[in-house]
Amino acid sequence: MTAFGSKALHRLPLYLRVLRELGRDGRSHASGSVLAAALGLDPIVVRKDLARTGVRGTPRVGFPIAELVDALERLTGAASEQTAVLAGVGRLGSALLGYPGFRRQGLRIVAAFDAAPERCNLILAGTPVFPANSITEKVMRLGVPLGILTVPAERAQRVAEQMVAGGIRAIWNFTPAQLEVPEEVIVQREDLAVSLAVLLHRIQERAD
Amino acid sequence: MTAFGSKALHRLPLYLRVLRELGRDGRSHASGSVLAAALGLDPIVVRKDLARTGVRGTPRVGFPIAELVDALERLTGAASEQTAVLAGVGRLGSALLGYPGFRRQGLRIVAAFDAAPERCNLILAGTPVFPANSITEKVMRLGVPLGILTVPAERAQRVAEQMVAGGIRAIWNFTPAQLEVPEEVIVQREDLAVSLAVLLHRIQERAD
DNA sequence: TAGATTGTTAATCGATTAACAATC
DNA sequence: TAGATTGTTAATCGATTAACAATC
Repeated sequence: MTAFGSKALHRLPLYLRVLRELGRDGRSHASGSVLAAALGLDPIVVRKDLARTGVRGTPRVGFPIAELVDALERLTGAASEQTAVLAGVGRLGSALLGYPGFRRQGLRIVAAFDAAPERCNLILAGTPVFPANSITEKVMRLGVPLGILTVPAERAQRVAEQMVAGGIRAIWNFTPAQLEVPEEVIVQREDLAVSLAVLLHRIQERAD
Repeated sequence: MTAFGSKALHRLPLYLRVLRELGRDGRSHASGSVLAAALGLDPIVVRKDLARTGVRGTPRVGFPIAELVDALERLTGAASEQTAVLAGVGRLGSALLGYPGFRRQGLRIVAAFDAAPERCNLILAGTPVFPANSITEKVMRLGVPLGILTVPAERAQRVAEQMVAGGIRAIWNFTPAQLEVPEEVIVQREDLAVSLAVLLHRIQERAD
């Protein structure tokens, strides 16, 4: 039950997805090599990751799927329901509101916000949209730990501050803005320009 | 001019953004520590990364911004125009079509595709939408190297195969599907469920 | 028993961090 | 000259890979 490194942590949700599938097929156990093959990973890596979940496998049989799924759901946060708010109901924001994967991951977006009056008081994908100036109050009253930021870059810092003022504990930042928040607030960037740069670099490299 | 590791590669676009800003402010040189402070990074890391671009700095002065920008644009692929097609014009797909950051990164989405007839023959954010069955032919004729995949998960594999048949060299996969493609095709996942899992894990960890 | 798979220990590799010399 | 910043070399750390023993 050691801490997982960043790379290992990224693999856990992948194991979870494959294991759930295998479980639905009625299988009770899965070996590390089966998982590795399904995900195109090195079997040794998989075994090491699985070992660190604390679940014990049995030789010749593999790991108990149900136990692994439990452990992985705990480790990836999918076990406990979590709530979030989303600020900025533009194209990306509404795409995220309608994304079914969040629910499966145990996330419920309980409120959205937008600066444009014509977007407020709507209900998008089941989530009510409120005016931007009510962020702090709503975050505080609902005790929401996570804020999703899909506003224009130039508004990002101000909206982040409103969330922080409401007591938010983590911000998922989809804007290119560099946020300045108190140290105890977790910020995770999801910067498509960065991902694209990495991808273009890989294409270039391959071309040589 | 050594190869960059995965983590270093993710930092390059961040340097590029800050350096462009400093350049717009009229400054000609920037020190590693200024960059580090702006991005909340360790100065040693920044200096090491910058050194590997091949650009030489001068003590007491810093690095020449223009040269660094050039080098970083080359390394991140922002220097050369690149084209792409996008399959699946749902919420996420149209959000990506309208994302201005891609242009800045040198990417032009020249065609989009969708299975729904009512979405075809539209022009979204300047990009024409064609029927899904024309993917292979269009990719081949336009010689497009990059395919962006924003279709439903259950269609992902088939659409990927259509792109591969057209000679695509890289696929940016926004679906949770595990794609099986020839080895020479680069696949980059952009899986929000994975990112969310990582974030929830970090929140849990911090709570202890 | 034989064979496959787990679990563990050691070796390798790469990245990060630290220390210090070089230089404008 | 003095001081700040780059550049380089060494030390540390962590993750990956390999080898092998344990076990069902």
